[in-house]
Amino acid sequence: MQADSSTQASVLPQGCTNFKLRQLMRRVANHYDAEMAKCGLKTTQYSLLSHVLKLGPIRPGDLAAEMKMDASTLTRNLRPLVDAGWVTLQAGTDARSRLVRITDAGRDKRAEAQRHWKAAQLALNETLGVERVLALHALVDDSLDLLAALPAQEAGHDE
Amino acid sequence: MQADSSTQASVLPQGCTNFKLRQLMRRVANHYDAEMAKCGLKTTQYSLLSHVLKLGPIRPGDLAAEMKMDASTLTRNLRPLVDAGWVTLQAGTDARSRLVRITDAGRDKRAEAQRHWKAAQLALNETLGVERVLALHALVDDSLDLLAALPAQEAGHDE
DNA sequence: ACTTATTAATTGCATATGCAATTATTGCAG
DNA sequence: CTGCAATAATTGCATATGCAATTAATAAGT
Repeated sequence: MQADSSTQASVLPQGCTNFKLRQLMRRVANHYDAEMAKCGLKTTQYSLLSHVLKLGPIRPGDLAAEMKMDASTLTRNLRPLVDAGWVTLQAGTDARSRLVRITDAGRDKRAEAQRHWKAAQLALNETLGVERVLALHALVDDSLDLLAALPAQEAGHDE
Repeated sequence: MQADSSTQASVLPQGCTNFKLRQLMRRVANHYDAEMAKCGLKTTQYSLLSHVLKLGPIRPGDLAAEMKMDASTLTRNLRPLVDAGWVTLQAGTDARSRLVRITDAGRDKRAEAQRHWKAAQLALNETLGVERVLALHALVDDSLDLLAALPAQEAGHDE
């Protein structure tokens, strides 16, 4: 059923979606990071390591696309993991490409970190309630799908 | 191989809430930033400027608390705005305190930026659908409230 | 083959983020 | 008054983020 215009007008979103998401992201990141710090990893690094494990060996550009982040961000985020010996950057088929691959030490570290991640996730489920977390995941996933449909949001300046 | 993925596995959250939120935050920030760039502001700067307008004159620490960010982050994020002449940092009642205040130029800039913000917000409402945006806002607000209830997430888990 | 366009990764620049340590100041106890 | 704790803001350090420009190499076009 469609909401009529009068109903819709009284329920327009208040506040900035971007700001709200940023606030929640900060709080949630703090929550995870407090737990992950016990094994010396940022949660972002755990995510990256996990994706390399799951998708690797993979080219940096493809990994960035999978994780929906800029390629230059990925390049830099990989550095600490490479320095720690958890992943390697080897030559790809192509002389301009590379292949990101997890090392044995990386697998071990990831397994250790996964326990902390799980503790953080379960604590979050507890705090927010499983249903709220499920609803949030669904909304985030749906929103990402809808935003992906846009080619390049505002790109269109020809002069 | 799938021993028993039955029972309640289907209603447990899959994936990492932190990673999902981060992905969405990036995409949404890109969307707003593409529009805000037309007036030379990052969306984060618009949020900050808006909060200074609404809450100022205010002490940096109090502003950071209101915006739920670290005080040191606030200090640094203010710098570009101060340099641009949109806000001032004046002495507070206390010699160790300061007061953040918006300038006339800041008001003008904020008014200009608000138009771009609104365009971005409306475009997002359109892309995601107003109901989805409303649901997302409600979920974010509720989650923030629940997370605020925790004094210091992992600070005392030896109960 | 030579030129040009395209692709892949990276670097330069600016900002965002937070913890730990620091500086400066105020408040309090002795 | 003196010394110590508490408070407010900031700086040091490390990471996260993306756009624009750059470097390098391959592909495409003539």
